[in-house]
Amino acid sequence: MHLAFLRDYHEALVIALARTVPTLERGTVAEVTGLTPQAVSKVLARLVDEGLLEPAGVRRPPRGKPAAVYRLVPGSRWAIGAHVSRRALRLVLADLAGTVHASTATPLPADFTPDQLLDELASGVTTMITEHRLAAPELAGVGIGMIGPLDQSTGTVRGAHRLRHWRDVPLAELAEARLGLPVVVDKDVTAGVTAEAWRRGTTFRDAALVVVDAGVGAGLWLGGSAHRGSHTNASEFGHAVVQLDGPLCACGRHGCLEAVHEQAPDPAAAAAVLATGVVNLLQTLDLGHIVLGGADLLPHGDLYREAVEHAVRTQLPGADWLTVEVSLTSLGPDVVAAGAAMQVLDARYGLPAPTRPREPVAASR
Amino acid sequence: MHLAFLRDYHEALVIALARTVPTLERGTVAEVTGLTPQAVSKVLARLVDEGLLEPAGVRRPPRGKPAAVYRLVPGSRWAIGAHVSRRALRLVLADLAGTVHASTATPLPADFTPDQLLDELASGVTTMITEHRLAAPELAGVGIGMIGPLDQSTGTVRGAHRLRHWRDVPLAELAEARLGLPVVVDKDVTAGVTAEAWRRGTTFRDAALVVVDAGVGAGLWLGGSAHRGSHTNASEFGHAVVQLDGPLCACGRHGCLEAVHEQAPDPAAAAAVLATGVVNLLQTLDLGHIVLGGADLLPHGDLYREAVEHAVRTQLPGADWLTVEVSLTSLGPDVVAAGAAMQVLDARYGLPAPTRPREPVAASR
DNA sequence: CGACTTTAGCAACGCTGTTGCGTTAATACC
DNA sequence: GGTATTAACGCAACAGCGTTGCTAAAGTCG
Repeated sequence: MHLAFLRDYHEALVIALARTVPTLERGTVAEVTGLTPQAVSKVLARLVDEGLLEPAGVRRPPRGKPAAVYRLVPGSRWAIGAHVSRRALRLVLADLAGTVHASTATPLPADFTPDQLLDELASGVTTMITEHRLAAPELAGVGIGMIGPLDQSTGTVRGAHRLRHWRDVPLAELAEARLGLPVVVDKDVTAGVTAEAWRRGTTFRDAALVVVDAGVGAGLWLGGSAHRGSHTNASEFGHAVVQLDGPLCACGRHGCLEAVHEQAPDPAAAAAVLATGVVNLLQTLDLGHIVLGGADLLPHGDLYREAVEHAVRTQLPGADWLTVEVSLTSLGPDVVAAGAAMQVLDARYGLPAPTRPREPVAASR
Repeated sequence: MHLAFLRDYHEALVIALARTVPTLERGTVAEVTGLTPQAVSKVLARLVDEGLLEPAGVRRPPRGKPAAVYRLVPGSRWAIGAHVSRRALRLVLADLAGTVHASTATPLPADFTPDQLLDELASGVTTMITEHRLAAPELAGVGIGMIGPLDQSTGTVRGAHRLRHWRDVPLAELAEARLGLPVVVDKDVTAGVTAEAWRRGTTFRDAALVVVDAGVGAGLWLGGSAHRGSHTNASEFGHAVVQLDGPLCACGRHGCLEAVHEQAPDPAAAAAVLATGVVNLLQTLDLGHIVLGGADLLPHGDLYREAVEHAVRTQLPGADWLTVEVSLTSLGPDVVAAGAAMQVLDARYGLPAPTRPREPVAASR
């Protein structure tokens, strides 16, 4: 970890702040980051130089010299996000502020192959690039939110559920070669929760995006970053058992949340089941935010939201201090694709993680 | 975040490494940390100066100049850990390597008050200090693993379960005043998982310590640090519902893991219930390690371990790559107290977290 | 117009890790 | 036994980060 880490870290800190507040100035940034105003001046100058920030006039205090005001230039950087579901490919164009500027959806062939996906992806991305006149430096890359299981660190799909042609496919590598752009791959729901986090800022520290879309999953955002687990296999929340002697699930267990939810007689009952699952999640993880989404949930969005809110009020014991904010995703069907795009931006302009020690080397003798 | 952050971070990195390998030398540290050998020399010199490391001879390579070898001085720093349960106070003395050097247990009065606990704590700590001749600089402080709910950041107990005299007690503050030492307070199971993490090193990235002790809880270690949630209320894993129409639990819900576990006809059935709960946790969080502990589990330790291992093999779908290591805690009944001690050491000698932005200030106008 | 307040910015500085290069202590070769 | 080779060490100069000290600028207030 060099000195450059400090520089990048502080730049990322300012960018993160600029995403969540309309305008910035030296004094407030210094207060929030703990840096001295002088250091903030240098950081702001560097960011203006890179085109990420721009001056936005001055604020005139009751007395004293006017303060220089800055704001983010959302259009200075872009990323394209893709959501690969079993039925369709959805593409969005997102800017540095996390705003979605374009969104397309194209159907995919049943049981599509990697090549079929790459063809569709390449044509969609090319169209988007030409339509919006994106050039290399502003376009940070392409993110893909994909059906798991997969290995996020290498971008390899281990074997997407119910897709036969996807055993150990190095998707990130293939897409990079095809598109000539940096590509990151992640599980759909994990990408989705990144979109929520990127847009909401630092108050969104521990949260889940609960998705119902031909299955139930929960993308997790814990301690201020995406939680993927030891094998990028976290978020299989739908396969937690809520009824020990319940109906057989496709996964082989009995009474998985997903199976019980699916067999509920009506949407209200289904919502109640899901709500209980959400309270389980809260008991285990103590989240501050629950965001709901997914193609099979949003049509009954308010019903689900109210069921979860009700369960949180009645099933979570005691505690006025145990506040949980329940909401529907503001990005609708674009969450996953938008989140994939924001993961690209996050990798480049988000808070860098300090180097952690690698596998300890065996003791020398 | 100053330059001092880098210094502390790299020192902590080396200490963390020194905990997990018997000996260190410049070259290997450089490789693991990514620093240049020259920088490592400076770090090692500082640590030797502080007494945390000591030279341990030389390694003679096949050819060339012998390499200087260093090792941790475990006895250079100490911390005392306390485990407050409903029945007893357990104290341990732990060194920098995470080794427990002394352990005592004293019963606590039924429904004890804060004052009663502080009396017992003060006398126990004083005894331990005099018996082991600990002085201020080596003794880093006292950690307390406590029944929740509580607020870890301020060390305030919000209202310990089934203890009537514990509403909004600033335990850390009171204990600091009483003992004249730094005090950190955390939930029992979260402290416990810290002990496991501190002893196992960096391969222990995503894990849970599942505890059965008059209730079921799971201390979580996610992404290399303790997961406490938005209100220090994570780990209430025992109150996740596994049987929607199950027996009424003390918490008011039906079919909580804890209630179903408790009503199991025999230990084997109880272990099977817990095992299913553990698989739920794995599905949701994708952990690499499950550690089992607690006064009501360890008497049937192997039974529980085998039940969990069996459930992991049979209920977790597919996947040779989805490896989970299941084990019993090597610290036995001392886990929580030892973990509390290690949280003190971790606060002082563990990896510091970079400053995160505070609550964004409202936009200036 | 001068005192005061608030913000901005130049310049020197301290401390971090890095780079360059010479030194040291061992083995291998002739 | 002398010389080359190897591997590790360490001094000294350096680059770049944020900090400190101080001066300047641009307003309001009396």
